[in-house]
Amino acid sequence: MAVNSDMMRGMAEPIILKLLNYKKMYGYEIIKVVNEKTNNAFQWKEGTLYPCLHRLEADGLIDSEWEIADNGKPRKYYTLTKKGQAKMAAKVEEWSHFAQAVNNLLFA
Amino acid sequence: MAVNSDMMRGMAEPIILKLLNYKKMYGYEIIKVVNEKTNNAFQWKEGTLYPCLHRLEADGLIDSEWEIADNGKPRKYYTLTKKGQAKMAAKVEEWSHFAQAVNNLLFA
DNA sequence: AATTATACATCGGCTGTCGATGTCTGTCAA
DNA sequence: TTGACAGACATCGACAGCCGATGTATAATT
Repeated sequence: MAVNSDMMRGMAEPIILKLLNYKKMYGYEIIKVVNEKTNNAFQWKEGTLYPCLHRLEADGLIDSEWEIADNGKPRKYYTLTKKGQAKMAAKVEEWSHFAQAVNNLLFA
Repeated sequence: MAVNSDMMRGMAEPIILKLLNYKKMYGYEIIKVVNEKTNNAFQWKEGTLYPCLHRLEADGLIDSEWEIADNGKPRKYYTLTKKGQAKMAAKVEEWSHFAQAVNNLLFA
């Protein structure tokens, strides 16, 4: 049931921003949550996620801070910035328009 | 209201196949129809469409034939093959799964 | 002692889209 | 009649995000 990766293009950003809007999360956790919530329709890998997180941070859309978890592992937690919130809203809106357009074409 | 081109990735194929499922069309016509039907949320250009049509034909998903239109201009009309019909159905199904997954994440 | 899971990271290759550019023909206004 | 525009085809290089492979380190499990 894995979805063609071409369709994924550009979706990592809005999805990450949306998840971080609820609570702070660390990278490895985001991967697990996304794959789980989509029933593995999405199969995110580190090579996809980490570069994206770094881009978002460089753009000032998210902030990061290191924490030591109960299991002793260091985790880099990400939080949404004000700028990131605005971007998230815009991206979700953009998805709505996009999906609407595609549905019009595919189910006319 | 143009949608970010990243999201477009991989959507040209299913959309073209779907349109050709209704009737044969020529390239320039497809561009106009798609842009019109999406209210310019999609803004397809020749550089996007023609290579895609050539890929689809090379893969045996569509056939082509030249015709001279009333206005004297030669047009290359495309039709869906049997193989293309199956691919179209699969792609539409894939879009449904994909959109479902994204909606689960963005509107949870 | 070896394997697995957690958790971070980078990098090259792939591939679809975009913008620019090109060609040819018919139409229509100046 | 000349020029501009629209219709209609096409190609090509640049760009950028995703994937797979690879790497490091530690804790827990077998």
